[in-house]
Amino acid sequence: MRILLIEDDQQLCEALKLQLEHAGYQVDCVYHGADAVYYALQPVYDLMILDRMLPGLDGLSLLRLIRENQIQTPVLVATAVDSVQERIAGLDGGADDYIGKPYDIEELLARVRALVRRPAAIEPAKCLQYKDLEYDVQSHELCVHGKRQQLSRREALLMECFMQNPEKTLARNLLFGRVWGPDGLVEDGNLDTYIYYLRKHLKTLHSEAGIATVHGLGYRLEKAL
Amino acid sequence: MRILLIEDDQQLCEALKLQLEHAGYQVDCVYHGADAVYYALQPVYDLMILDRMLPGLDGLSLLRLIRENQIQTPVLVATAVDSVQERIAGLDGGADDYIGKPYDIEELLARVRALVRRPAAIEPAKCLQYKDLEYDVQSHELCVHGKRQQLSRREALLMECFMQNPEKTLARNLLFGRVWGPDGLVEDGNLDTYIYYLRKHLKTLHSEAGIATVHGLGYRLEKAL
DNA sequence: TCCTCAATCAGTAAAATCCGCATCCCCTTG
DNA sequence: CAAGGGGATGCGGATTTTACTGATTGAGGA
Repeated sequence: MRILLIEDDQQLCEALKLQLEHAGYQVDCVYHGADAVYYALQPVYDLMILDRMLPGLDGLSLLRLIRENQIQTPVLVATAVDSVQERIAGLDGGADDYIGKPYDIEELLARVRALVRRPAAIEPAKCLQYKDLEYDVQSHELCVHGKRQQLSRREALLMECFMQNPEKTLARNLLFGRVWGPDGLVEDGNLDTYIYYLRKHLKTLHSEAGIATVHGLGYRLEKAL
Repeated sequence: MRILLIEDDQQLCEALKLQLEHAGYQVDCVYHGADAVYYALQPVYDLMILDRMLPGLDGLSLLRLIRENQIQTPVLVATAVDSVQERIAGLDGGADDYIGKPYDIEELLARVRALVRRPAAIEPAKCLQYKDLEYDVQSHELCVHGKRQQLSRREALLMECFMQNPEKTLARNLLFGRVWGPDGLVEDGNLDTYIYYLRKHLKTLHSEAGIATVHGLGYRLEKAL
């Protein structure tokens, strides 16, 4: 369990860190708004404890930023700014809990436990589909009727192009640019090789889908003959 | 959104119900411990608001009962019994939030919003499981068919990632971030070493589970060959 | 028919990973 | 405060996987 502690009072922060570490958590401390932004956007934490008053950046702005960047980590706002209005603003701003200073350390720990015991979903698997073919963008995995095939990096980049544009003719240049970058310095013929690899995989998996050649232009993902 | 309101003060309960309904929730009220048990065990609610003081049944006992019956609905305890000790007992008893009376109705609504906007909390997951493998997050202990293996700190952090996301491919840098922190200044290759350690442990324990390599991406916990 | 583009595939270069070892660091113990 | 031990780290050779090249064969279009 890894917790990010965002608190400008360095002394308090260290003390709190000790307490949390004693309770068995990994704790990272940051003291400034600028650092906070960087760390908070790392998708590695199970919980963030956020001070409302940060030099350089308002806590709520940071919270909003975090949520806008699809970081779903639970956030506990712990702060001296503690009117009912502020609590409401904090909770509606995306906080999962709000506790006013001064607080009892044991209560804080209890609230941390309550927040942390939910499942930590790391990321939803994005999956593209065409016919009987499924392709998981995250894990580079191709799947037909439960049979699976792991793709290498290049194969995966190429397959992603096709799955995002099924039944569309994709020019060789376009594909090449997407897989090897705009200034790829490898032989153009390499693309053929990877088309070949993908076709082999599709055949092995007995997929309905296949890659058709459009002579002089490029390729297209479509229903195989 | 359906909310169960458990509150012995009938007048307060009705008032609260009105407020919640005005905010767009479906609300069911119960006034007695006996009714509360029946309703709380229906797995149809998105949130329960629970008074600590119930005639016939203590709120915390009810909470325990709810959790023992695998009801994972978020619970907000709202009560006049409001010392730090009580809060801690409530939160550790399975509550997701705890607010003392008298409270501001707007704050209550804000806390309700915060609770319902995320997936339900679960029983404190003392033990994660996958196949024949059990992992105790607290004690860093791995267990297969009664055979035990104590993990070191780094091993434990790594194993926790896998057990929380079994059969998901986890990227190298994700794992690295969770084990060594976002700015870990150690050699990246260390991750290999710890994967190696975990594999050795899994083999020693003769577990069905194994860690597969996803070349160029990362690793995945899955059934061993 | 001739010419161009594509398909296939083997062989090699490069990269990522595995895995053991030596060292360092820190905590505990005597 | 020195010794011992476990864990953490860095290194590097062996191994596996992927990436790339180029030669050969096949298919289309003018």
